[in-house]
Amino acid sequence: MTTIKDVAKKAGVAVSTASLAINHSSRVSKETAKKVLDAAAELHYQKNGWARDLKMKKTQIIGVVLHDLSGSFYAPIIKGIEETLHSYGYGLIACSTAGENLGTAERFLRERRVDGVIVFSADIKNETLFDVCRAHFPLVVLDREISHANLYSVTVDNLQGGVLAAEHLINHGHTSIGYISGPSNNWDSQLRSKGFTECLSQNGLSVPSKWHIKGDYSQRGGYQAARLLLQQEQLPSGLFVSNDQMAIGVLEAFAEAGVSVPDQVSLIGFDDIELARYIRPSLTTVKQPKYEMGATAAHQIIQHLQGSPSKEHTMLTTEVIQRQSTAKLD
Amino acid sequence: MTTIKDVAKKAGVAVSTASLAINHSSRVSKETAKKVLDAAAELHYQKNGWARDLKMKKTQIIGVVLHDLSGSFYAPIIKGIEETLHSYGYGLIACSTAGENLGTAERFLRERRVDGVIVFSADIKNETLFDVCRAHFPLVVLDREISHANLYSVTVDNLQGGVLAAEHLINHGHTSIGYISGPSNNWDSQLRSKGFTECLSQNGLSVPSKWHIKGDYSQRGGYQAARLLLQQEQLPSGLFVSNDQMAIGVLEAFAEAGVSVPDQVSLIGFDDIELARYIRPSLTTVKQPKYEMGATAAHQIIQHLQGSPSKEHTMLTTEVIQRQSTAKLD
DNA sequence: CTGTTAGCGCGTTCAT
DNA sequence: ATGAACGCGCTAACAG
Repeated sequence: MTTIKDVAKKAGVAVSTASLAINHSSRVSKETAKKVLDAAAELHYQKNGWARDLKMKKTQIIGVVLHDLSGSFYAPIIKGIEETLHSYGYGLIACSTAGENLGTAERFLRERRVDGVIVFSADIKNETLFDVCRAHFPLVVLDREISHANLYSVTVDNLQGGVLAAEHLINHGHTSIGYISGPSNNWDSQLRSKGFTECLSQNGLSVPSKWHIKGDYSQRGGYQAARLLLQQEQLPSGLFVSNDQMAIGVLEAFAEAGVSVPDQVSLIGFDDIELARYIRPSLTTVKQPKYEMGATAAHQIIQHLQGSPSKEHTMLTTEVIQRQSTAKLD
Repeated sequence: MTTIKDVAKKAGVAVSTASLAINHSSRVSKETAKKVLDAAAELHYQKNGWARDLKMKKTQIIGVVLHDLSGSFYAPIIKGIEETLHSYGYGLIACSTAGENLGTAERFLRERRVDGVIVFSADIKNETLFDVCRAHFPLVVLDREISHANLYSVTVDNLQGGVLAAEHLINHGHTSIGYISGPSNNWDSQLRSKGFTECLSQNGLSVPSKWHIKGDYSQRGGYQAARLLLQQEQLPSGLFVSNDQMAIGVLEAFAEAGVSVPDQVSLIGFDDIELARYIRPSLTTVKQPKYEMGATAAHQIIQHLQGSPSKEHTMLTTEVIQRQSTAKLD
């Protein structure tokens, strides 16, 4: 390991001078600077980030903790975070919590390797968050309602999303309505349910229990839920599936069973993942503003870092993206 | 910022004792350990990773530099890397080079914030790689042929992949063959072309220039290339599109023009991205072993770190995944 | 079992 | 314009 000491020696100057030269300070003469830079190049000198960070107490890097680095759902969120951070001169590094592997993520949160962290993973418990958040170390949590000092949160109005799904089916003339819900211990899922069923009942409608199946947010779960639905004597004409991943499984099961979407049943999903556009029939869905979520989170981190106050909680709205999988009932 | 010093003072012990206690050394008595841990909890003490790394000269973390953190193409690769690293007790952090934003990536490479780096991004130039690779800092480059001390590479046999694509079309009875190639300055793309055209000519076939369109590996580029193809009087019966992203664009353009796949033209792509299974018609394609690429890269890094030698270059093979977009010509 | 001391590599006073 | 000395927070050698 060649250090700045070696460079200084080779250039025949003091360490401090070498440091100044390498960091392009104007306080050093052109000639000495050149000498130092040449020596550095010759010795293949590379700064030691650890030492630098320790001294400077900042990195200009924000950490992002995701459940799954490779999930397509996260893509637009990351993009939103990245572009925003970049515009402020910050970089981003990401790690995942998949596979019970909390090690790296917790080290991010606890050991202050970055200037702040954005968390989007249910694997990190609230207590952990409370435990690690400190002054001068901003934390933004996505998709979770939580309140604490130095802790910001960005959520999506899942309740309103559920309402939109119900309204969409109602406006398309559907009165026999089915529902494949998400995991009941899931916060998002509960709110989507609440919005959906309440809006239905305000319109004098409800989901009969034979048409209400519980799913697990996975594609496979959606497939299985649809199989259950298909065993009923009759199918609803409108169906809300509480996330797109499951909706894709439902579409598969329906295709296998020869049930035509949207002719026999109109299907509306939730999330608007990338696949929703490409699957056939393409999927009508309640869109989460993913890019915006990322951008908002990044803004909050930066504002905190720059000492300007910012709202502790931000809630974003959803909208329906009409595609092929829903149609008017005549 | 509360440091280990504060904890030691509060617990009434020396800093070193506090350190031992916090790191669960057996060399410290139960009582003192409890005193220290209690003090730490009370003061909300969190280790400072920067200082620790500086001292330990290692992090047990591997960095991954990707062109695009949110590209679905990378998903299985990351998974392969992650699972392998995890099995060795290493963690992973990732950053991207998208948007001309090399800052973070270069800092990873230069400033030794991690124990080793896996690079999968054409944005990082060879010279940079040569410049930053040093002893005890293993670098693995994916999808690039490169040779240097402390530098490992993992590639996919694109040449063979091109051959497979040609063979597939030939075996399905196609003799009028079109080709939408990738960017000509791209190394992968060149090899795919070479394998494809050479195999064709060995079978007495070739791609007439009217049916050879150059694309740019983007979906939009594929769409445009297909429009160009559609302007010809006649369409080939078999078409090789040199990546799936473009193939999806081609499928769109064909669907718009009422050209049926595979009845009128058989289409084979390259990569086997996730979407290939879901799009309709589903896409026959030459699969890159992405998970394996990631796993191999991770193994090489770890082996180097553990002092065991390993092959400097590994080349993986491709295979054809038959789906709906190609059919036998009768 | 515990305290003292040293130093990791860097950036930054404060002198000269 | 340049150099000597210091300290960031931590771990590890060596004493006691």
